[in-house]
Amino acid sequence: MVKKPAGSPARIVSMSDMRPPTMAQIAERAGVALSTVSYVLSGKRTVSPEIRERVLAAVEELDYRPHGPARALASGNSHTIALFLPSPRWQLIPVQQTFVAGATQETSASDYSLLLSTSPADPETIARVVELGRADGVILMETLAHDRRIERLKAGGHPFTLIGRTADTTGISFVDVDTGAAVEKGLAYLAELGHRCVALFNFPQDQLDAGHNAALIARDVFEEATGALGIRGIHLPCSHPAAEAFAVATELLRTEPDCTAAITTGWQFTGLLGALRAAGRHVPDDFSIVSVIEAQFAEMLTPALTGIEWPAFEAGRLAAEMLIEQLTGRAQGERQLLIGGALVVRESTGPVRGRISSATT
Amino acid sequence: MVKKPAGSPARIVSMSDMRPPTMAQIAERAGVALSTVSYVLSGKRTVSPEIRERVLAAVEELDYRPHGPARALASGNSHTIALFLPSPRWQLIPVQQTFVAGATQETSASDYSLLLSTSPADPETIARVVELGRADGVILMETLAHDRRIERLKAGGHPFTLIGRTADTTGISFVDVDTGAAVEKGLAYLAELGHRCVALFNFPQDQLDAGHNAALIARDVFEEATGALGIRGIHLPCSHPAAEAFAVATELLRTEPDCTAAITTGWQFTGLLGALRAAGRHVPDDFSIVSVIEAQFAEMLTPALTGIEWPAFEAGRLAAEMLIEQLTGRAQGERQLLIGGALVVRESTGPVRGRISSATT
DNA sequence: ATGATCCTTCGAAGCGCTTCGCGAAGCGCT
DNA sequence: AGCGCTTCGCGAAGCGCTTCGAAGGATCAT
Repeated sequence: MVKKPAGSPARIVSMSDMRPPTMAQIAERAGVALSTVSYVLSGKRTVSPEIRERVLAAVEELDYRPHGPARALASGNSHTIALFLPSPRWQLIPVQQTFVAGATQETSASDYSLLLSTSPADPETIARVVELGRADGVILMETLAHDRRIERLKAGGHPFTLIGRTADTTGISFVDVDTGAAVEKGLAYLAELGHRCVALFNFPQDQLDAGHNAALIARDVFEEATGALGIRGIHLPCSHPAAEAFAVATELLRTEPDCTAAITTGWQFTGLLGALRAAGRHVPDDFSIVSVIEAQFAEMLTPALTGIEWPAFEAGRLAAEMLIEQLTGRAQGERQLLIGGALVVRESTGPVRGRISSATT
Repeated sequence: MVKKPAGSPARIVSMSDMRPPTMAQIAERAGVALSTVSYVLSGKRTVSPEIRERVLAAVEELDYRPHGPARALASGNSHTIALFLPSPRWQLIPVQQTFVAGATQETSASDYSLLLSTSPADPETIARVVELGRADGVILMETLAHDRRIERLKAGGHPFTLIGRTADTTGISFVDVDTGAAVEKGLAYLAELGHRCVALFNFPQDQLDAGHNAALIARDVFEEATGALGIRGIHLPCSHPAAEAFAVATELLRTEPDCTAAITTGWQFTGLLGALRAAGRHVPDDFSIVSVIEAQFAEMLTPALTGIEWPAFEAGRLAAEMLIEQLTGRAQGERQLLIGGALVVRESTGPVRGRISSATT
């Protein structure tokens, strides 16, 4: 496919065969050996200033760029990092898309490439991406408390960073929001406003079952903190799409009329807002909502959501940065980052009134 | 970096050197020549059933997977497509992130890889990605009416698809929403509701200046259609972030009190909604809004936005699908898709009342 | 002077895969 | 039996780059 037999008819497509210069051409033009060019470019051996100049001049004139796959084959590193996205249904969660944006930005800025795949649950397949030379390291999302993918990557000696974190983070680099502290903070705030019964719209049940660590932490901290604050906590695993959240929320409002506030770990607030409206309950007068959400979206809504900041773009950017630092050897040891988590009060929370005032009226 | 000198001390990292099997190992195990294995795997020459079975068995037993870069180097195709995202500020536009999600899904499903980069404006750099073997084809976004990147790709004979489209689409494959028809449809609907003065929050001025085709089409169709319908049209280039849209909208409400409706080409509605609220104007009673937007977000807002459907996930998916079809030779000639564009009436539009009723009262 | 030492540069051997062309069989036909 | 024909596996030559070992000079100390 590469070589065009001499004398074959010229292709219709015009300059398709204008192939970019190779190192051999640079070498020839500069009048040096192929390997010398390589050493000038990589800096792995010293080259005399004079020759160095000649080579660089040739590189400049021919506008030479190294051939990616060839370099990867010979050297064993692809100058590429892989990012595995959650399975197809992820299209529903904007925050995960924003990670990608951040990671892309940082990757391009560092002169690396970003390879994107939907995530095979299979640890072997993920490790193979590195072992087969497609990437030098990987970024994983939807981290489980005990994640087999991570064990496999460690066993293979492959660099990686996480968005999220495992239960035991020894020697692991990750960037995450401190979900536990965030839930605690949100609850304390709601309790202070006078709420005595709060629901947690947590990640869906299948993620809890799978061991999704953020979900587990949210649940455990929620149960502990409600206990400590002496308020009633209702734990509701619930997926993000509005339809399911609407159903779950409607049921909640029906069976728990005294519940006056909710914390959502993700986009369940869309369904919740719908259910509240349908039930004639006003936010924040009759019901308060705290969400883990990006500021951008929180501010867009009416009412603007009180939220626990989750800077997804920055998270993606940092994950890529940390991984690249590992790859280039610039960073030794692990680097663990907890970002965001600040509680920003907007319009969706307020003092309890709901049941009380309507009962009083 | 690849070879470990014999006798060097074992590395601490446990099984880092357990390298995956190569084709040579398959050949040896199956007792055939290297090239035979290659032909079995690629199917480019017929191999007798018996040998074929032996090879496949060896592949199975050793769990062989081809080495990406090696294959790319030898064959000239990387089995990868590249997607160029708009410059860094793109983090603000969810719709573009959703493209990526769609493209990723389709790419993975078709056993291709997706390479993501922030977009260098430079056509040469983009073409180089293909010429240097990093990708077999590219997907471009933010298409200009006269796009030098496309001319360069065509000249090089490189496959590509667009999200968006150029002025002259001869021989070009793309997926886009029919912005013109959409704006026309939205205007006609607003006119029917009785609005006599409508603003268009178009893409920002710099994109118009750059020749961003969607922006040009929106502007031209808007001016033509307002003329045809006999209504007043106010064309407002405006970027997406809430702050700018808020300022532009506030100015509009102040200077054009008779303007009772607006169409937005993107997320300018966030600032617009804020400005309306600040001015004490109610949607839809005092002001109607039609937005080009994904259903998911339109439904999230209060009031839910009447919108022109822009199925971004599907657009990204289709762009990838079309490109891969080109690459595998399954599709000949161009394929041009206009998707979405349906007007979905939700809660942000209604008959004119605003000025009239307040004047009457 | 002269061997030891250093500094530069070169040649060649791969990395794992694709693909071309050849030759050895196997086939039907005259 | 002899002919051309097809069928099918093999060997070898790359793809463009990295990297090792060694050759050739220049430099130094003796």
